[in-house]
Amino acid sequence: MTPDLTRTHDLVDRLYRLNAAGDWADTLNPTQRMALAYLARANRFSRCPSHVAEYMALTRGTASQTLKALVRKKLIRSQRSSKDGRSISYQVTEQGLHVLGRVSLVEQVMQMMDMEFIDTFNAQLAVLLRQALTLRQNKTFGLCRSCRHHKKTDLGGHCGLLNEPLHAGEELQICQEFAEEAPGMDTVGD
Amino acid sequence: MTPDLTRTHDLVDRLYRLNAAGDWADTLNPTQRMALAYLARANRFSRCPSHVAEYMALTRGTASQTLKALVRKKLIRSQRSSKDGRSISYQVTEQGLHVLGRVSLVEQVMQMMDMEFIDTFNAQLAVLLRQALTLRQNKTFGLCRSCRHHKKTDLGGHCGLLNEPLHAGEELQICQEFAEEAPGMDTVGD
DNA sequence: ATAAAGTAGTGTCGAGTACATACTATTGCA
DNA sequence: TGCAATAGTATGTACTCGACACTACTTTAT
Repeated sequence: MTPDLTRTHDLVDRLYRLNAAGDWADTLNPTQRMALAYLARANRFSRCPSHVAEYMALTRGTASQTLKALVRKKLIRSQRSSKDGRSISYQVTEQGLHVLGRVSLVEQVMQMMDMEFIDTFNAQLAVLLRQALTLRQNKTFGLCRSCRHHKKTDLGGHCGLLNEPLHAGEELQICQEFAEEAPGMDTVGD
Repeated sequence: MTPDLTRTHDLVDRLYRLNAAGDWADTLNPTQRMALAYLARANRFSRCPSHVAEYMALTRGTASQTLKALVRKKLIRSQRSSKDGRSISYQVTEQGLHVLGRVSLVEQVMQMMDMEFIDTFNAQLAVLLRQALTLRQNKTFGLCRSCRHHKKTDLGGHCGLLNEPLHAGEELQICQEFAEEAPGMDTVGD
């Protein structure tokens, strides 16, 4: 393996771990914090344990346990689906939103960078993540707005796949069903 | 928090986790694999539990346990220091080197990129990591060769800090005592 | 020199967590 | 109706954390 590629791997690992080491505040762990953050940004079709598992590359069992831990801590609430008797959806509570207010180390560091750096770096990360997701045959997730099934209407929009109207603001949330507008775009949902 | 900065955090998390999810092969876990990889690249002054803990942003207890697990799996060997009765150093075994041969997901993805992308991306990651390490007041680690204390001699080199001669090849290993040549450089050890 | 105080390196322990696996319940389709 | 696929969960093993304990070295004060 070329040293440069190993170096990328090493740098990503170190940056993640350094960032995650600061996550143990507030009686949360890095996994729980990320799951909470995901739920806060996901639309109502994308807040089930299996979606969290897919997004975070966890097993469904771990996702299930993680969400139960968040419920115990009163940071999210569960709600059974009326349409599918197997399905459970979660929503973030006020307390949960409050915990998410904390500024992470990565965010602190990015604040020091100029706009151009941020843009190009995010774009590069997105390219790599997209390739990795494709290799592993994972779903990409992405914003409703830039999805193939999104149709703009007078009131917020409409999802052509689920055939559901969208409420105001929902087009800016993450959807688990996200599909690219045109094949071959190099973004990850945004 | 600006969405762009949160997005960076999210992308780093997802890339790490996707990569780490593939690490559970070979009866190793992501932490153990990274510790093993570190030991394989660290010089003989930098292979103690506390150094692993610092490099990986783990607690010392976890580093201790992780190394013991690697010893049980016969991927590393321990050796007490003759100079310091408290200190223990580890070295990677043949089996350990063999396990490290596996190509990670990140490495696979980076292989698809051109040289320029790899260089600039690594450089950007290094800038961010360096800032993060500074903020957390962690050591930066880095290659002996580009260290302030490194002195080139006829045979391999010499470390001015530890006042020890260096064997051939050691100047390309990671040192826990690494200090930048001139303050303000934007690399992380190389 | 010797003792006392402080620091550093490592290890141990209990609680909570991540994995793999196996299981139940529900759904959708032939 | 029957049967495979899907959603979620329980369990056992191994692991990570924080807190604490222990030993070895270093510094400072007798």
